[in-house]
Amino acid sequence: MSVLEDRGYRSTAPRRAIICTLEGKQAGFTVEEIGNELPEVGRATIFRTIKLLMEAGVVCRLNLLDGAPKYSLSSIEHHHHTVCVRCGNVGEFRAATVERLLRALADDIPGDIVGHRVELYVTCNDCVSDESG
Amino acid sequence: MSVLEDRGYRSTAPRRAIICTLEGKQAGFTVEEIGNELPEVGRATIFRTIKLLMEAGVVCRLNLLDGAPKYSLSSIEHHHHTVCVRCGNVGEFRAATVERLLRALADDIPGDIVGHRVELYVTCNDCVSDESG
DNA sequence: ATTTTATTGATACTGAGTACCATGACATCG
DNA sequence: CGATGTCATGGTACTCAGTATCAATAAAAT
Repeated sequence: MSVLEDRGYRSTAPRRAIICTLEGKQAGFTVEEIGNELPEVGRATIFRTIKLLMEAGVVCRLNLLDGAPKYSLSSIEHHHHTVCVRCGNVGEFRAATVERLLRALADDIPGDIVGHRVELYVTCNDCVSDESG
Repeated sequence: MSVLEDRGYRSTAPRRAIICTLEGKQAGFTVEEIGNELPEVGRATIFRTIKLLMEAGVVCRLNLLDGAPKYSLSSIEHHHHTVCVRCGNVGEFRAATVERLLRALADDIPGDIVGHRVELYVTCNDCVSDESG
């Protein structure tokens, strides 16, 4: 909640409401969802605030295979996502192995690696059970 | 060019034109680009054909950090992308290490991994020279 | 050649996100 | 505490990617 002050942004009612709503959310929420829960806040403001939070590194967008953009809180500092291809549920994971791998890869890639994104498409445990049950 | 027959789609003039144009393209083209080169083909048809080719595994979409969706020919069977954060140029690479890593990761991830996507954000050699030159 | 069926393209639409701009809220300085 | 400059709001109109619709048309099958 201190993101605003930390970055010199004004602490306004709409922004506080959005951040508060976000804090109670699972990874993989949509902007529409936030809008529904905060009808008193304008659509533009929600987008603006999400963008602001992305720049602050608090929220990240994930691009799914088939459109429908979702967002996730970056509670874990640097992380990657799993997306269930059946139910669309989004999870987070962190693996030092990934980072090590990328360092190893650097030699084979022309240019300087400045960032990366790893997304895993999975069938989550719930959906696996549904299938076999 | 045999994608169409292979999958039971009709071989039509617009589709052939699109595929032909695609074949002369670097990774990272946009739909708009194709449209400009083929003004006689309707916008909807270009999107439809690109979609069809994605389903056939011939084309893949890449989601850049900041919007502007691009596409790339899957000349290499399974591969990943590098995107230059300066000039936007897109490259492809393939690394067995990535695949091995993911197999190793499978134990730590709940559910079944059915696919993955790895994107590297780089400063490409051209842009590195510009910077230091 | 004729009929069936897939495809086209024009247009209208959706959904995510942004630009614009007058109104209103925040912080600051007195 | 009140005036003031600046930043934020939200409504609306817009852009941009992609899709739905549908009458007209081209490909394939007969």
